[in-house]
Amino acid sequence: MENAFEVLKERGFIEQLTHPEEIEELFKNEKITFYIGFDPTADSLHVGHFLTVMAMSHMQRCGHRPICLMGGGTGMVGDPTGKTDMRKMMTVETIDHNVECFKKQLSRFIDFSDDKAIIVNNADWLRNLNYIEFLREIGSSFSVNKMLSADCYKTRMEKGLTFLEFNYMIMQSYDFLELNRRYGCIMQLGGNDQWSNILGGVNLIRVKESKPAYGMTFQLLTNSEGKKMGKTEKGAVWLDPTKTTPYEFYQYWRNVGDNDVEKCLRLLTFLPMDEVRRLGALEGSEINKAKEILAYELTKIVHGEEEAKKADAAAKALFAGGAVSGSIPTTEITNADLCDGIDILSALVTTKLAPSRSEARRAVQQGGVKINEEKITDIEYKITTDTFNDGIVTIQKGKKSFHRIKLS
RNA sequence: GGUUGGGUUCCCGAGUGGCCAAAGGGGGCAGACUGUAAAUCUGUUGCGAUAGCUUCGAAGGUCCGAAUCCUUCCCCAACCA
Repeated sequence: MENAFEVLKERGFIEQLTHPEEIEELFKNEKITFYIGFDPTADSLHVGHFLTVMAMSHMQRCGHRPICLMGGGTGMVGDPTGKTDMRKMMTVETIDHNVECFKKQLSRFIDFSDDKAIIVNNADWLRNLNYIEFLREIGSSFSVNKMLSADCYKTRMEKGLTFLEFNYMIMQSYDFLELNRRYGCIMQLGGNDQWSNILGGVNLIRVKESKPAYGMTFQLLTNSEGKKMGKTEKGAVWLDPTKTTPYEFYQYWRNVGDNDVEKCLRLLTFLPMDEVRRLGALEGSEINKAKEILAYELTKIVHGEEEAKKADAAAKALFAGGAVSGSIPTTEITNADLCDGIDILSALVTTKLAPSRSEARRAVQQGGVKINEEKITDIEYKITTDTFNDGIVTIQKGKKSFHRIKLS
């Protein structure tokens, strides 16, 4: 079995280690229990989470035992790291709902059978903490002076930080201690933005238990310009197919910048490194092949082989100008809806290609809309029965957004 | 609790009675060029078919007319306590 440390290192996951030599030694000799925390801030995981899930999966494949920690308790507080504003407080119901969604998604990527991985919720120990006891046992081990100098609070020192959020670091540190006591968890992994929070936990265990504990952080998924990836104008790229369709998901990766292809292949797929390097070295328009593979592989991991094939086929058909097939978004309408025809602006809005009639009009007037491959610049244009070919009309806005209307 | 400075459209930020749906930048969208890339250039960017309607923390008020003036309230930051 491969050495997880080597795998993660070669694929470029690792950013910081609390104890480099000790950790390297540890991975050579032992199978460990480690954890990654997920705060349930939404009802689906997104690409940022996925990166850490991949790391977790690599670790598991190498024989280590992951703990997925659901932040049902920490979510009540909210991590201020990297946030410029305090985030909205979530209700308990929302948090618990989100935790359930996370659990379902995680089981796609992590093998929970036979205790090979466990999933726990820190609500179990955080929500009923006794304030005074907690302060005396845990609070006494933290220095406010030190905490204030932590990087994660820096932006908030200018913009304001509530006491609620200030406690987040302590909550997370306490989680690690709790997991150490309950499950013998000795390492915490996380995105690099979690560094200070992780350090807090490592130190706490070392102080309270006089036992070794380690932390490791991963590179954040940023593009070559240093901006976070996995974000679109509509928000995050979600793993939930109803929030980001497999086709959209595929397209996101098909369109990554040239300079980011190799990084994405390394971090987000299981392709062997030889292959990754070969694909990453492609130049000019050749690199499109690498992007196709990236999009396909990643969609396959997240949505399954069938969806990946559909998305792939749809993309090729649309962009090669061939027959329309596959899984591009489709809206069904009935003959009755059609009766006098649908004007083009309504069509753009109902298919969500445009958010409002005003924007739809602009798009048409600027020559950005095609119906059945034909450019339409008349905002009065109507889709009628004659527009349909075999019961289907394809609307295109811009170069990359397609939608079909199907007559049923 | 006190003092000071603030809350403007997706974000940053100008605007201190009419010329303001609100400068400028970022971002977004569309077009050209391309490789479904990047960079660049052009157009566009509250809703609405026009009329018009809604927007400048909230609610009231003054005025022919308010993002701009007044009152109350809410929120934020810095300093003081």
